[in-house]
Amino acid sequence: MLIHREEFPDNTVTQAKWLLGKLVVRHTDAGLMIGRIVETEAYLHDDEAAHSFRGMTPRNRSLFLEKGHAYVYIAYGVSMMLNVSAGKAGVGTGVLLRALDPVSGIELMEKNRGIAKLRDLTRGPGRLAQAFAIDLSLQGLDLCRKGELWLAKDGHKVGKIGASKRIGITKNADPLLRFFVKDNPFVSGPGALNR
DNA sequence: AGTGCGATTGACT
DNA sequence: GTCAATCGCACTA
Repeated sequence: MLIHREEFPDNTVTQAKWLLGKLVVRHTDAGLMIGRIVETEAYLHDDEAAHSFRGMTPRNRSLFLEKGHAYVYIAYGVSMMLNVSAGKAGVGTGVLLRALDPVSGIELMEKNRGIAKLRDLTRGPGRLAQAFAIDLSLQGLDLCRKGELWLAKDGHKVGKIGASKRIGITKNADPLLRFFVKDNPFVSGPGALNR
């Protein structure tokens, strides 16, 4: 069921952990896809690694929206990244979704990715965005309303949560701001299996 | 107007 | 394990 905005934690780190186990629902003309979040990273408002660190720009403005909106950007000119904004309106902070456990619509994800290997469909931020047909047209979308893309919860129990340094960044790389569900095969990078 | 740099991925040794 | 492709965007002048 749909998640209301008041249910989102106010703190970005808390939200990054809280999003684990929640569902991403994507509705397109081609069909419905659902995935369970198993890996996230927190980007704080005073965080040198965050796109918002040097203030609002045309690219990062969605990060400054109230918690529960989509911030989409292109990494390395090729991969789409999906973030969930956090905190109050005007504060540039959010959570990057790094991996999903496919729940429904797997055939459509395979079509979008151009491959059929289940574990590679949504393991990694660029891959999950491609599988779910995430693009800049979803920029700033309210994820607390049913539409093309929204967030949902169910009765699922989340397993043990691990933490690590964030992946692929050089600035402010030390804090443990990456969170993942332990022993889930769809987690990218360190911690995917017993470690 | 020009430059440098990534919150990655996929191909290859 | 290593490494290059690739391009939008922020920054400098």
